[in-house]
Amino acid sequence: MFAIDHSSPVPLYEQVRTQILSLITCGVLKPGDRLPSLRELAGELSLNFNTIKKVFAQLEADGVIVSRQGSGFFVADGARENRAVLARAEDELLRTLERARAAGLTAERAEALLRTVFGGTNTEGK
Amino acid sequence: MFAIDHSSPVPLYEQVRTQILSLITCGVLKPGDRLPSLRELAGELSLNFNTIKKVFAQLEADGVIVSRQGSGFFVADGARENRAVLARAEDELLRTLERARAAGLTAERAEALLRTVFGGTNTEGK
Amino acid sequence: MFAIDHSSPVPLYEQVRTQILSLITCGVLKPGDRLPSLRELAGELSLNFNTIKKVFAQLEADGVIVSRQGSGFFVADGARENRAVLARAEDELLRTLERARAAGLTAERAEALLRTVFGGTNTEGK
Amino acid sequence: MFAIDHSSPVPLYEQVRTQILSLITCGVLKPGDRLPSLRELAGELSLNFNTIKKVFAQLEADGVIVSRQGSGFFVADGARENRAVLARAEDELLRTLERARAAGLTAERAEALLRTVFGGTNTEGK
DNA sequence: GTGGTCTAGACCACG
DNA sequence: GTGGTCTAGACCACC
Repeated sequence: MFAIDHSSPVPLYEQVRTQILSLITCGVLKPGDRLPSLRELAGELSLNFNTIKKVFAQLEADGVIVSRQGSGFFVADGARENRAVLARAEDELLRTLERARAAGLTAERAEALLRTVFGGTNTEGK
Repeated sequence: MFAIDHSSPVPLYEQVRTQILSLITCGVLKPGDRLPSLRELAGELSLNFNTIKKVFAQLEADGVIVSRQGSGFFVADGARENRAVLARAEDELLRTLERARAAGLTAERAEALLRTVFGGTNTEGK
Repeated sequence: MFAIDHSSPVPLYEQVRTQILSLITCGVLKPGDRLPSLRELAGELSLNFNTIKKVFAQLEADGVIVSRQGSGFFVADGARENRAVLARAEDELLRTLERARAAGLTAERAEALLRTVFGGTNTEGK
Repeated sequence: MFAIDHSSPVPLYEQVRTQILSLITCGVLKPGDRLPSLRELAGELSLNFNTIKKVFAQLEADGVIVSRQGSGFFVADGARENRAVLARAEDELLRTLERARAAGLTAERAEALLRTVFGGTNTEGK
């Protein structure tokens, strides 16, 4: 279900957060669905309880999930349509693109990377 | 000459490094040109001396600039063709793209952002 | 009859307890009246049996209701005059007010909110 | 500078957060000012590093302060005018007021509490 | 069982 | 020195 890379420079809690967000935006997790418990997920991923807690706390602050004392975390209503996280992600992408261009990245190479990430839906197929 | 963003998650030394490389790939700085002194640049950018020192040390390790004892740093021959940096920039872009996709970014929107950054010069010539 | 908010930071048992007390202080439930059974109420509110059990246990400890083995819970004599709960509610209000003031809430705005909740019946008669 | 109550039901990080917010809204801490370092504050208050870290992380998420790697935390521009935290505080106050009223709190008593928190600026003095 | 708070201490990256 | 991440484990409140 999750692929955690301990040798990556990306913080573990970022990796988990990204993958949970992905499951929600892809529709695998739907509003109202219950997420695995903190301790459960921590055990499965061999991560610390607090690391998972941090992930869930951030997702809750973003309004993507809600906690219910004693029963668990649940996907929030309208989680998929949540614009706050998308807006932040776009902003970050923009700044990264600008830095990459400054470093000498060409438009062609950038598009190639984009296709890598977004799968086979390339611009030539249309 | 430089735009430093203190609130960015990108390390200051990375921002400076990227922008110096940009000046080289754009041809503003040519092989043999002398770069400003460490203290000069640190003063202009209101950054710590050690931060600039780190930048120059990395650029020298990458073979992009060379130091000459007592006279300063100079752009190395063949600096424009150096690809070490580009690889790192691409890696960062990839990770950011993955996070943005997880947050719900569509391929279309991503392309739009890409065109924004790289100007109207899209690969189809339109 | 009851409005339960799962996303509230207020414990579910507190919400139920508060609303039962409200019904008593408002006179809807009078001394001697029988309350719904534990399982009945738990079913109606879609809450856990234990949650309701805890509510009734506290209300009984506060002297607001009394249990009669085999026949259920009944509103106690003099329940309306019981002040144990009020004290707790006031304490919570105080802490919330302090936090709101720290966040920049002005006295005027606080009064406006107060009037919103308590209707137009302001102390000055206006 | 800070008064921490270990026996209070209010989480320590909430107490610290409230008091820092208070210092900002009162103008003691102004935009651009540097806050004490995490370890410094933790030492002064005899609290754990992580507890303070949590406080600062929340304040940063709220846009009230910004972190600069290696140099510390600083009060953000426009921190005093930040509406997100105020809006959240007002919302919480409203819900607490409603619950208090349901528990039997009178308007007069509520106003008395309000005056307690907001000091001598009572409604009769004007 | 669930989430929530707090401590203690190690280790890394940045300035 | 600074902030940032992660682990380990204790203890509490809620359902």
